[in-house]
Amino acid sequence: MVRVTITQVAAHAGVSVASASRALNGQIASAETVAKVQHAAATLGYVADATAQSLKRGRTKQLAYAVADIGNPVYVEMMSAIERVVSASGYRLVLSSTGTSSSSVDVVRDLGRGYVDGMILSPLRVTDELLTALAKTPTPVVVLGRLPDDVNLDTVRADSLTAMRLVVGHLVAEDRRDIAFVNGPVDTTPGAFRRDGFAAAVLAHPLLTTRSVDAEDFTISAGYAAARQVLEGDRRPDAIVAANDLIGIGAIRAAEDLGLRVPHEIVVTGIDNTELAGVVRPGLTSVDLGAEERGRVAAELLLARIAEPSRAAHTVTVAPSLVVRGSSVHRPNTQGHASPADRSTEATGLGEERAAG
Amino acid sequence: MVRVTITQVAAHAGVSVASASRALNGQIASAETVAKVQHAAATLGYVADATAQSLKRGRTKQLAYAVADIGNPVYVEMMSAIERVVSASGYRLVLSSTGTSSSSVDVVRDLGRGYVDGMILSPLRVTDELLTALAKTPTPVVVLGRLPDDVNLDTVRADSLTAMRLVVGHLVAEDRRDIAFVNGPVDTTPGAFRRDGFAAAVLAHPLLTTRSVDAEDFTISAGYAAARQVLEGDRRPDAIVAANDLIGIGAIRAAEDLGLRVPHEIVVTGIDNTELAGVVRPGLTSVDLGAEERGRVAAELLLARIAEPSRAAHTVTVAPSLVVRGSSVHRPNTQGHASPADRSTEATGLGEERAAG
DNA sequence: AGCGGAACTGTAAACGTTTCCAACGATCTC
DNA sequence: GAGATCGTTGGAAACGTTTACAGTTCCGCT
Repeated sequence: MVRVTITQVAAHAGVSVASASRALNGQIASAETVAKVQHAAATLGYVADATAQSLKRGRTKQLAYAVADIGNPVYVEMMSAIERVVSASGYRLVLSSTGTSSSSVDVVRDLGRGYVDGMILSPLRVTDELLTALAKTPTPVVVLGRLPDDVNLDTVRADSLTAMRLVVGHLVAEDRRDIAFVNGPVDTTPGAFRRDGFAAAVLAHPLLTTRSVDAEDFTISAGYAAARQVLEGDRRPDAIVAANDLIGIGAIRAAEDLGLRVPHEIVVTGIDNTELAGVVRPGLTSVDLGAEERGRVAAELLLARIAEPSRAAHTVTVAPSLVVRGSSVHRPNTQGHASPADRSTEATGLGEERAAG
Repeated sequence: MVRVTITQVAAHAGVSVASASRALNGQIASAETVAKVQHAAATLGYVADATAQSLKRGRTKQLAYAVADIGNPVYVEMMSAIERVVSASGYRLVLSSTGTSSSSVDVVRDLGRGYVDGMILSPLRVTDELLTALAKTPTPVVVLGRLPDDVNLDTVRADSLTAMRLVVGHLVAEDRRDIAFVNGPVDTTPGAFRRDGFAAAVLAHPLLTTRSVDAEDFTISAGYAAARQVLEGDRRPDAIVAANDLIGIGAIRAAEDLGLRVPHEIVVTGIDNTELAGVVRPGLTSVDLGAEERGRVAAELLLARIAEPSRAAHTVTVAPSLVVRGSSVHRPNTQGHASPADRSTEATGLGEERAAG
């Protein structure tokens, strides 16, 4: 079972390799040739070598998805959406973890090696170095996340400001007046924009008291530590807004461990609306930033750019939506809208309500 | 910023392409040549084309991970472990979802195209067709999961029997006598082996009453439906053993919705010890099948086989361990061992105790 | 009958790299 | 000083494919 080449197929069919190639690729060829070649290919078990095709054709039919932290379910969700689009278009997806050894700059540099036709990059930090590397590479790149305004690249981003407005508005409607924002590291892109979004959202509500604390990173344990610190302080807030679901879950745990009932004594919200938010008890109210849609759109943008490299750069912003669950609703039957229980999902029996962004 | 080839580097350095190639690859070359070539490469910004190298060298430095359902966190965990090993060895990882369009047979056939040097396959169903395809392919494949005994392939598997013994033993120690097993589809590999494992484990405890029901698939919603059916039956069990964590979580939800307190009226256990198990309340007692280790070992086996294709096939079985959480422990302070709370993890404040397999 | 063109085919040149092989000068050995 | 040896080099052939180009055949048309 060694490699069978097109030369052998051609010989077996009694035609030239050129004709064999044309016959196999649906190029112009007589019906007789096609038949002979296809028969030869079938009997010999011929499959075209992908590497040789890539070299000759100048494209690999591979796309890369580069992400720092595949441990976060939200990136898995994106990856899943990307994979669907990509493989439906006949591309393969290669996974480039930027977390392990190489930084995302290295990953972009690696693009020069030409093993992929394009890349979807989800950088945790956007440095100048990364931007110059991105400007230099001839390979199409779509960035997931916010970029400086003067950068001319295809981008898909979430709307942190609206997300925060949804959360803060919801908490105010729930009669919360003292909100603690537990952010992730503020030197990351999501950290920075969620901070700004929160600050802006709060401005609309002059009576609010707020404060911020940054967790070490976007994980449950870091969220637990940061939230605990907030909750043990002298003036306890009546709401915690977490910068993502993992931190939010950490916050719920912290509250529990301090004997505080959620949502009675303190309400908690998350961001990302990961599967975890629906699985935790009480369910974590969360803003869905449209991870699935962002992944899908990013993949579509990339494919479109590959098809037409000179097209103008697009920036797509995906609208967030608020998913209300038990962690933020103290008085379930006194709200303006229907009780969450009315729309319980059949699967989990979990009450949740979605508000458009 | 067009592609700069080794020919240009050679010209710029005033040497032949052969010498340039040797200088760049650390082959035998004079110090002077190396200096000239490296300088030329640096000034021109040369990066070797991966495709051409692959074609010439006969290996792509890419490995594939093929999995049906990337939605299940346990496969993500494996993928993460695989990615670490693979990228540390200078390989790229390409993700082949067998769920979307192609079956795992197609994926194996695709190997013939030679775009990867090897593959880690995690098939949900092992058919004869798949086995013959595996036997035919010259590309190294490591299978995650159980195979028939006469198949001579590198394999990494979990120990379902021991896993089930751990669970059943634990439940018996908790004075449970009527156990319902909520399995996934029994025509899948995990489904079949967990069924057999459960049956065998139960034999050791003659006084047990047991029954089985198969969920539609290994998801929360399917688990919810199947568990609900069991719990609404005329004779209610005092324990539910779920075939994985997702089904287990579904079972907890079902119990909740029926007003049954977990673990007081019914205890529930899962399998896989995914992150979800630790995040849910009450924490889901689960058997850790060593997903991380299985992924890592599979990657190592694959690399070893690539390095030495003629080596004997290895089968590695990873030992499971029981992680006890709140969902199965009704009387936390009357157990033989320490109270779970004694070993609470700092992050979640969640009590859990691990027993070796 | 001659001619233009359509339809098809084969030869050979690419794609960018690695590597075999022969050739070279310099050094060493007897 | 002749030959062997060593270290280094460049030409050219690969790897397996696609494709430009030129050639062939055949057909219909005038």
